Amino acid sequence: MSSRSKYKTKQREIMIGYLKSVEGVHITASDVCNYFKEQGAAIGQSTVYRQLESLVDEGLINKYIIDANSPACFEYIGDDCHKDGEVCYHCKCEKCGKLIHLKCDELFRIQDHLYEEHRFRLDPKRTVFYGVCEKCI
Amino acid sequence: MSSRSKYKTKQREIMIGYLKSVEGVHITASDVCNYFKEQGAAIGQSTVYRQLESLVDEGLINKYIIDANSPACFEYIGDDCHKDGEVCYHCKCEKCGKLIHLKCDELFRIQDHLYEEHRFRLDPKRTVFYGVCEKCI
DNA sequence: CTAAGTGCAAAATGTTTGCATACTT
DNA sequence: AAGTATGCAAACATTTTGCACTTAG
Repeated sequence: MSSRSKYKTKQREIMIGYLKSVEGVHITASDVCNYFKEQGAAIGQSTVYRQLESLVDEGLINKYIIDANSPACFEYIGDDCHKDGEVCYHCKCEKCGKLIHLKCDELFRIQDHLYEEHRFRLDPKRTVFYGVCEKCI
Repeated sequence: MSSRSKYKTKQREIMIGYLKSVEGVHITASDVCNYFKEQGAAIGQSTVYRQLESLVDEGLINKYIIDANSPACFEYIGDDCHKDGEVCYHCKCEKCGKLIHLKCDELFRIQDHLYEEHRFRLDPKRTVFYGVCEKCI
């Protein structure tokens, strides 16, 4: 259910390069598969899914579940986000799709709260706040 | 894609009764099916899905999409209670997959905070906190 | 050499759909 | 009678898994 890559493989590098190159755009697993095909590079879809999961775990990309029956979307987060191990929270606008990065003490507090009161260790990398942004309200 | 029931059928009434009787609990489509089976009343799962969709449309129940491959959850809202999205929050364990439902003031506060400080209107229906639960830590 | 990643095909999952039948109004 | 809901089974789409093979360290 949770994994991180340890080896640097060709497939992984291509995927990261691709995701970076379309920063800000939402990519599905099959988009990635198609990209590989266009490149002439064959790749198993299981590899795509497994790498995407790792990348989410590593905090390099975010995963968005839009609807039960649409494929999940992935989006490159950027390196600045996790400089010196700093975490940041992400808010996703349901209307315009904008991704907002927040480094906010108040939000860090909920991490403590969830642990203190509910014994739940929050994973900020995986967690996305959905809602409506300033412009779209 | 969007529908409302026009007829009052036996199945519909049973479903509403059931959902009401477990107010506050999260129910999946298959929970509903099982309930019908226990009652000795057979029911097609398509009916369950169709009625659930209608009920969501009518605003009688809420639908929560937790994860791409977990079943959607439904919850009776009630005719009265509607303190602006004061629904409940969801924590999902990345290891065992357990879903935890929280109605917690501290968490409601982040909703205010996000709005006051960041002009972001959080949608608790869509937002899921990912992390590790008590047992799996 | 060992641990990890890959690719294929098959399975699993949750949900939707086509269609004949039955029920509501 | 007309319009709507039901139930079944089959179809769907996405994601996961088992296993033999390959590759990175």
